[in-house]
Amino acid sequence: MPEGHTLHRLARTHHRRFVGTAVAVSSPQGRFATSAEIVDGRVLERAEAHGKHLFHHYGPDLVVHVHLGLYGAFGDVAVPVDPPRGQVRMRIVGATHYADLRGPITCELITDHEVDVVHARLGVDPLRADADPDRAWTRISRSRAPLATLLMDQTVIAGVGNVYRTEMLFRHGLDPLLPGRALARERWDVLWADLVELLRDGVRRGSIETLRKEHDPGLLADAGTRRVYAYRRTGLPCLVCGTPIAHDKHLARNLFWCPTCQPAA
DNA sequence: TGAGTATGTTCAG
DNA sequence: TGAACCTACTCAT
Repeated sequence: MPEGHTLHRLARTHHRRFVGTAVAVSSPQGRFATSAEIVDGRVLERAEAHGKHLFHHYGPDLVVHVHLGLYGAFGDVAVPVDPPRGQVRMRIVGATHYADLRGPITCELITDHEVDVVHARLGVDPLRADADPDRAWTRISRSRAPLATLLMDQTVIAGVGNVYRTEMLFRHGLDPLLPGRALARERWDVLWADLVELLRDGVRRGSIETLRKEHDPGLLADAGTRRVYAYRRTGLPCLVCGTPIAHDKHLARNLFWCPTCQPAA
């Protein structure tokens, strides 16, 4: 379930598992084989995430750049290693654990400059210490585009995907089609603070759970395993007001909202 | 066995 | 705007 929290959690895990020791890197599937040979046996110096991008720094101009796309995933298993199952693009083996990477949209060896280019293209990441919310506000407050578009625009805010977008808009009672420039500054400040908190919580849990405490108890019976308000709950009663959750396509992505809790202005 | 689905991104038309 | 792509899993036939 790769949104920003997933990548930051991976960076943290990989730091713990692999940083500071020599790792064995391979590509059982073959598509990353040439690059894997170059970093194989080197010491991983740093693991870092920006939005949905993950970087493994092995030294000057030796950075593995990973983007999971829609269904990429990393494993985290204790040694000894098993034979690879399925399509394993990259395998990293450390002293105690190994990680298999499957189905990424990107897995490539790049230079420090190319890393800079990726960083420069991305917007502020609420999970990074250097995040400056004013940069995102500048874009949003000047834009005619709807909030549904802006929140998922990786050049505005890096790391928010469809689940966080859906749930943020719900939690703040915002119409997904409200233009960015119609959002009051005070509401943005609250939204940003909540986003930081929600993403941090996602990193801790390893999953996205967005229900406020007061809505949690009834959830067990009602919302199934997914602890969210609107995402993929089309037609089910809103956990707050009972109105059926609405669904539409917005820029080729699924959009879910409660017409009562998130009324059009 | 095959269809359908997915939290993402890029490219062609 | 739609298709393509990377993969695994669920459900129907």
